[in-house]
Amino acid sequence: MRAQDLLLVTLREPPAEAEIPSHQWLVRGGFIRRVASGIYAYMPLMWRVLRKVEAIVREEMDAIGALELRLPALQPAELWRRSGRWDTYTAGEGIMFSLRDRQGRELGLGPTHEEVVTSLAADLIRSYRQLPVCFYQLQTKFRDEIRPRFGLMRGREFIMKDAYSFHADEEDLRRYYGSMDQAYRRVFARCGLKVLAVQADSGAIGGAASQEFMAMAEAGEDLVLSSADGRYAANQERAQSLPPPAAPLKVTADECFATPGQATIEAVCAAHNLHPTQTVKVLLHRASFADGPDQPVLTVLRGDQEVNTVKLANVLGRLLAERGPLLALERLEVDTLPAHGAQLPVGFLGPDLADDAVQGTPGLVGGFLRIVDPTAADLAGFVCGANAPDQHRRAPGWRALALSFTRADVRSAQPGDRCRHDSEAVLTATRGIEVGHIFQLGRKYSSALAACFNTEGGGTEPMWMGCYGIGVSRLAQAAVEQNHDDNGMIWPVGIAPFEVVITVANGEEQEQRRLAEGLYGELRAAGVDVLLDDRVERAGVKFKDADLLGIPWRVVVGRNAARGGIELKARSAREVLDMDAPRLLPHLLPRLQRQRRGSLPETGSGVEV
RNA sequence: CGGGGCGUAGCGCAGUUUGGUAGCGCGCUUGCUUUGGGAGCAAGAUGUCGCAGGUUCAAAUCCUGUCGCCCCGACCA
Repeated sequence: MRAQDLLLVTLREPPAEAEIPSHQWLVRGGFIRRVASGIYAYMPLMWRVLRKVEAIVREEMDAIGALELRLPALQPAELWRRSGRWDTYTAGEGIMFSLRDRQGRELGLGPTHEEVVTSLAADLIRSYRQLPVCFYQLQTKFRDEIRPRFGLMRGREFIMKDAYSFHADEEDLRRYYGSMDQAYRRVFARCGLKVLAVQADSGAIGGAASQEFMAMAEAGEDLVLSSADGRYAANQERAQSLPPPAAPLKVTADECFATPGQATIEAVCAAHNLHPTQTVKVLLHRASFADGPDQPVLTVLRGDQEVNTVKLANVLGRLLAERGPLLALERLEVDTLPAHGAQLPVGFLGPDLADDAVQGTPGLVGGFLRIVDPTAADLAGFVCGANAPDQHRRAPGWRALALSFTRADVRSAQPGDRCRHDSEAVLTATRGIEVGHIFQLGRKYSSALAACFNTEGGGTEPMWMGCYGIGVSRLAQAAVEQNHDDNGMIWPVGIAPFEVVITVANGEEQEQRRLAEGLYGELRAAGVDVLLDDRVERAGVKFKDADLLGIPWRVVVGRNAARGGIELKARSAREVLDMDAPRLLPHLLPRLQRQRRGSLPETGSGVEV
């Protein structure tokens, strides 16, 4: 490709719309253009990158026997009603774009494809002899995100590789999940990404085990907690840890005491010489389900702990499974709730807050579902709110409250917490960009959509399923987030828009032009992805653009051209290597071949599993 | 959804407080000179000031509505 023909439009200043480096550089380099919030055009340079990522993904998926197909983005609501996800995905905070066609039929734009693929599998697969099978596709996904952000990082339309596997038993699902894990590691290595595999919450997809692949970066939206020994890493949504030990509190009598204006744990502790671990806090939530009115929820944690709403939502979904899927979980606006005709004593609530405290609130029916985290449940004596303004209570234990609670881990693990696998090890926090996620789904979808097969023994059973995603467009931007400097992007060779750029320093010099054209032909003949910068621009402009675009190798044909001399420079390095033109190929080719593998080790070629 | 900010030339911005009919830098076009890290000089082109109403002799500026974009938050008890 010649730069003359590339319609290269680069910007000198960072665009106002972009916050993080990768977004700024992609816009400045002319890789992407915003069309609407969270919706981007992939310009020719970006499209080259995306096609390279897709090619790597294809090779690795094909290598583990997955079958590529293409499923529709436009999907009938009926299919989603059968899996029970239409309401969760369209109502409330739902992320599915939905519409009606001219006949009034409801349709959705696919945010994911479990329903479609499972119904196809149900049609096609009759016998255990056909299993296992894995389908995958590279496709545009649509998600009506609450807040699209950071360019391609969280878009409303984006490219995703999704794969779905079907198995006769759980053992085979586990085996295939393992080979998918390995395939993912190879994909990310070949793309030149530094990725950490972490335990993850399954979220709205559901299922048992799940693992996320995090590209480590400051701009990441996820918090990862990991131990230095490499034995534990998890998304904070999912992470478990040992809480700090509580300071013992001896409570001899069950009594209330005055805490005027002390509506926070901090204030109570300061005024009465207490430690936050000697107190408990009470949180009120409203849980909305597909069936029936909203459920009030009262959650108790030790005073120094934070609630993890993902864990809490999972617990509620399990405890109230008969109410249908959990649509929303939000904090109750306590200030507006009536309590016995007056307002609730905010800041002075106790675990034994009466069931009728929130009655009369629109949409809320029934008494509290009371949940207590082990950090609070294990306290012998503690201080809590007395359910009266400016009053707290010393409680000599849970028996004094005479109420039953469901005990469940709903606390958020924090950096600095000790690890469960080794109480000497401590969790540290890093930020990550979720570029891949693999799930063992189990039989949730196959049961709902009657995707069954005949077993060897003659019975009929729902298939075991796994699903596996890679955010292709997000991955490409994450690569920039991990690889850039003050002058622009530094693409890993495996996914760079071009591997080499030949910069003609002065296009009016015949020797330079002739030599550059010769090298251009040689490199192309050798299978190198090369850009010839033959534009009528000054050398400085071309150097700046080459750096901005992040092409990993730069060959300069300039002042030494007359005697056949050129320069070679790696985008990531400072040094410039002078050499004679004929030496370029023998020098560069072996290096390129190595770099095309990314960080994939020489031995572990992408075939065996 | 709540809070904050912003829409003025292709890009980045000033001008809005105090109303007087639109400007700067970069980019773009033409010419000359220059030619290894975003060149210099000269001459030029480019705007329904997001949109729609209203107030006024007069609106980018004031008022009302509306659309769009960005950021923060969805916490504490």
